[in-house]
Amino acid sequence: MDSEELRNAGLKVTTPRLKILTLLENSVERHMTAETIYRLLTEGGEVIGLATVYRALAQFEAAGLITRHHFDSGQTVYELERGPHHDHIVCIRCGRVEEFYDKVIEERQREIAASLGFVLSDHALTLYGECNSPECLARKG
Amino acid sequence: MDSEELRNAGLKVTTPRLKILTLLENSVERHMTAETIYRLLTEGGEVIGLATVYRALAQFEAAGLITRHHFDSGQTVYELERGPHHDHIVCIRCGRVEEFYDKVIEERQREIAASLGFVLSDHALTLYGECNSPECLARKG
DNA sequence: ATCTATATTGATAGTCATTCTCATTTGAGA
DNA sequence: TCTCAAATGAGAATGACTATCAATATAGAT
Repeated sequence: MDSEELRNAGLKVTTPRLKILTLLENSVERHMTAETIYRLLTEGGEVIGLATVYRALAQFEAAGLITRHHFDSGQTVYELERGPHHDHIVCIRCGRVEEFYDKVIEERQREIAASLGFVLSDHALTLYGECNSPECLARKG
Repeated sequence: MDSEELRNAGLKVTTPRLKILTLLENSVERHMTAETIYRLLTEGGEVIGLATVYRALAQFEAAGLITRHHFDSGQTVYELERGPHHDHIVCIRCGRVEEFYDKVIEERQREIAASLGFVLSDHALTLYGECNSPECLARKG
């Protein structure tokens, strides 16, 4: 149950938070902007404020329930934290996002940070390219 | 001469563009925001518009003279393109930016993209951590 | 189940970075 | 030097996000 997740995260269980969390869990699209979440909810007949969406997402992130990414093409996107860490590859033509995990890269990052005297706390790796999927090719011939 | 660079890039040689390019080449800090560039120039007695700075930076980037980065902590930073490709590690406490290049990571990225059916065109890798330099420690003890 | 203190919400105004508009100026070739 | 498209600067406009604040809802005590 979603209420459990919120409680475990130390957050009060409220209607808007449940709506957002449920949406994130049931959406096919795993990477959404705050605006998209707001739009999907209101279009679905729910009443919620945009400010509430931003606030909830910030709290979810602080609680480790979701992760935020800054892809080059614009807004911040949020993603439900499930499963192990991974990075992203984004299609610059159709916007499709795929995930990947690479042990070698993860390891090298730690080594590089250490060799430069840094204590690594996080990293952001995003690849950009063209996926050339059927939908992608259709989009811009 | 900077005029050469602009001409070679296919850009008309204008006073504001020269000011910006010269500043980028002579600054110790290699990573600057548009706002910083604008401030440094006007504080130096130059007359230039903020919109012009943004426009020039966009053109420089399109011409390959500079590179833009979106670090997690806020604004877009621009960096003069000189020397070979590299990625960044940013101190989350004092903001210091170091550069690094890792052949292994570069290679793995190409392989990963290919294995997912993407034609890789670019990537953004930024590590975040604490550098614990003397200035860094002084900042927040 | 009810009450209370406090956290949360929604509407809206505000902020900040960036882009657009447009009248004026400037650079490069004729 | 002249001409004219391209570039500039000032300020308005946009878009994403945050702060404010009165009204409301939640968690725990009663």
